[in-house]
Amino acid sequence: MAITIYNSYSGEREVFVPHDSKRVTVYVCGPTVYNNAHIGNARPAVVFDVLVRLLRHLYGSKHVIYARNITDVDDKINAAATSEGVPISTITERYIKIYHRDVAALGVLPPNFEPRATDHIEEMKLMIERLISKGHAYASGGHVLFDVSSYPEYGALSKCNQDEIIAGARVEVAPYKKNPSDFVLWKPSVDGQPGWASIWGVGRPGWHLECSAMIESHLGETIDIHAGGRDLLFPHHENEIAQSVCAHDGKTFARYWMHNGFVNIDHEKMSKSVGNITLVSDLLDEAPGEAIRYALLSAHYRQPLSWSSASLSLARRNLDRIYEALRLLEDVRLEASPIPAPTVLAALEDDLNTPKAMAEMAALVRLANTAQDERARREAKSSLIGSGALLGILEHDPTKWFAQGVEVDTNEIDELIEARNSAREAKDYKKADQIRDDLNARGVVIEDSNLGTTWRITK
RNA sequence: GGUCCGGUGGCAGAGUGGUUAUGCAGUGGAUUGCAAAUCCAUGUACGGGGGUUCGAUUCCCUCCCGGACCUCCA
Repeated sequence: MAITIYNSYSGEREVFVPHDSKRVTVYVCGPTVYNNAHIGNARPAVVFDVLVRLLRHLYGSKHVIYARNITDVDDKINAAATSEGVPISTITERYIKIYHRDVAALGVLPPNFEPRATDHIEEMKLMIERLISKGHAYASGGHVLFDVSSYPEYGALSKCNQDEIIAGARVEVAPYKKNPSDFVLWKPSVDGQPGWASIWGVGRPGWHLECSAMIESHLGETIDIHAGGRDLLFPHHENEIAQSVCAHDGKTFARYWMHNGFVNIDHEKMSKSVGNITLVSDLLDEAPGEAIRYALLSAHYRQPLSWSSASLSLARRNLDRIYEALRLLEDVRLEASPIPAPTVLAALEDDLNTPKAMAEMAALVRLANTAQDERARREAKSSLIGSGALLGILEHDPTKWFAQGVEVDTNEIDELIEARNSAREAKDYKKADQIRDDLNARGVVIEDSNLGTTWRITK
């Protein structure tokens, strides 16, 4: 079975065939590090983490090369640095750390490469020179601009022809441009703005250039999958295509384009003006990272995701149910490494249909909870854990999962449960129920089963 | 104005030209000392109007509603 991907470039679902199955290349546009990571930053990280997990499963982890960049030079970063009176590296280092911490808490595996713009200034300058020499770029007033008229295919990704783009332009055209659609490859740095020496003067790269340059140097001239947020489709990705294709004499830049939808907060766009920016770090105080991840995966990646406290608690509940099934299988020992269920695998292969995968997980849970013999129970456990690994969930021990989050003395709970069970044996139900009610009041729920009494935290 | 994407049962959210999505919540039952958990059962859902079709939530047209992007800002 092969993966099907909705390719934003063609606007159609396509069967994914890597250029070289021994070297599958994926690039995802990562964060611009000028503030805290919010839930909208987390979505592509999580979604494409699932993609990479799936690719590694199918092609072998050695054969998948995944790069996710960090934009560490940018005017927003400059503004933050200026207002704090510190060098930009102070800002970027701070927020890179936070991003790494937050995204790791969501079970996102580190990419093979995490290139930073400031480490690739030379590569970018070389690319500019190549574009100029091939007649695709020109220097003007300290700027270097990409000449859009030299690339007739411009607009193919965003499905906009140049006339339409110009007609809709709402920003004044800079005087140094030949054509309104031309975009900056290099811009001058003045008044202490961070800059690098170049033959065009001290300056810094245009935003789009870094991805083209870093993809070229880490992954090659043509990559298999290029992904990122939907907002990046135009102009960022459109411009990347123009730069890379022209620098490489018409060679295809990315063979498949994937774009994830936005996260809305309570059905409203997340924005500073509304004041509903939801930070990952705040959510981590409310719920385990895995629950946040589950919530992010509960809608299809191309659809808008409505985030709310209800969606998060629902995610947690659903995850609890799966962990409950795992806990009931705690006595089952797996002899081989876990294998994903074909149903879950098929769902993910179908354009990363994570909600369908979740539904299949629910079916596995029922299977696990009704399994009679040892073999069925072993298979159920293997499927659950193997499938969970593709989704990046179920990475905790069930008992620990249910104990996390609330300050409780586990020894005390065990003692109370023992006392309750003694009372039950003595048929002193009044006392037994009293103990249970007390624990309930503290957020500890008691569950009796054939395997004994277990407990979990509720919130 | 241009381009694109959506509108599914109380909520979340898949999918399909004719057969149960799934989960949560609700209801009934089993189990349990009682619970919890689990299991079983259960709901005239597919924005409005046309059309194509033996048959459309699923294809086409149209209308209404919502959202995204439309450049130097990343």
